[in-house]
Amino acid sequence: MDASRDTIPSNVPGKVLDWYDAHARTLPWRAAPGTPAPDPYRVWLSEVMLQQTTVTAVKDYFAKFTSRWPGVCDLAAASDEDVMAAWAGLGYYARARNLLACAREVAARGGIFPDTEEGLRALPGLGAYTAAAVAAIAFGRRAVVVDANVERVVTRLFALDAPLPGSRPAIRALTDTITPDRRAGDFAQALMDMGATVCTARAPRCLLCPIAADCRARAMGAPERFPVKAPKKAKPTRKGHAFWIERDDKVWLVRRAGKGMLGGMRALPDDGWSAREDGHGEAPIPGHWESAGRVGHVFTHFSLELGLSVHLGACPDDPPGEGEWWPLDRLDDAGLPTLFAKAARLALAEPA
DNA sequence: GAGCCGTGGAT
DNA sequence: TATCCAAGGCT
Repeated sequence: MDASRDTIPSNVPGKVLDWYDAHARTLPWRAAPGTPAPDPYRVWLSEVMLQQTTVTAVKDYFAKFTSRWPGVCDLAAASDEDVMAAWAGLGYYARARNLLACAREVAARGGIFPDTEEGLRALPGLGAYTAAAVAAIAFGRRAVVVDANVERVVTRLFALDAPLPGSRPAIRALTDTITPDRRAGDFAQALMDMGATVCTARAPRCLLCPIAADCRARAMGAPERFPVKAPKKAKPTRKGHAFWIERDDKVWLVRRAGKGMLGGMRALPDDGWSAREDGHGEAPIPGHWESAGRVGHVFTHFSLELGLSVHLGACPDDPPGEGEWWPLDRLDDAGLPTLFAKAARLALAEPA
């Protein structure tokens, strides 16, 4: 048997791992190639934060969380309010709710994460991707890790032209064929680094790619054509109002319902706008209202034009419903999601 | 399967 | 400026 036959012409996993050993990015939650795996808590926390979120955006939040809650039991003991406020601005707030639920489940197990993909997959907030990533990166398991970077690298490598999202099972099967038995965690991180820095969505840097010679999309001369995606729907525009009620250097804040848009987050009272309908425009209390202008914000599946109305001074009774008077000099600690942080800046006449 | 769920950076 | 896009999960 000619042993070299297996390494010629491809040996894709070997080339990818060699590239990783030389070019891996240094990241706060990552062990250097060849060094012991980092704390599963840190791997899990980073993976949840990184869901649909860029490395740049995550770094400060990761530092803040690990400094304030060094271990999973510390996080599990935190209040919902503190965790949601700490997550404010990072987006996809269901992740924060699931993060805390997961931490409490793990704490109830003695602070030990399950060390198998299947066990991890059963925890809140861990889907197919995150369970595979944590199993591979933190526990050295062989797992097939597929995120958007891997989808791009693999569809190009094999010139798979079936459109996403229907092609996901095929992409997973192809990724399985190139995933090594050893160092599956490094391999996954290597493909993600390659996707982020070399095999980019637009203008890929094929000259820097360790598997360019194996890439069928490059051979076709059109790597940027992959992955093929189904056309997306147009975003509707919604209109609504938010209300700034100020008294004695405090502002009236409410907490949004636990599920749905910005669920569980502090907010300004609004007029009932939602992802599906415009607001009715009526203020929560009678009185003199003045317009502070409007802010725009683009969410995943709609755009919002939010008019902001301000009510100052006399307000003998609390507005109806649950809420709290929040000191203006501590507004930064309220944990307002970005839309309402913009509105607050407008109300306080601070330039955005 | 398809809709819902944030945000900011890159082009 | 408009569009695309990102280390997805849940229902």
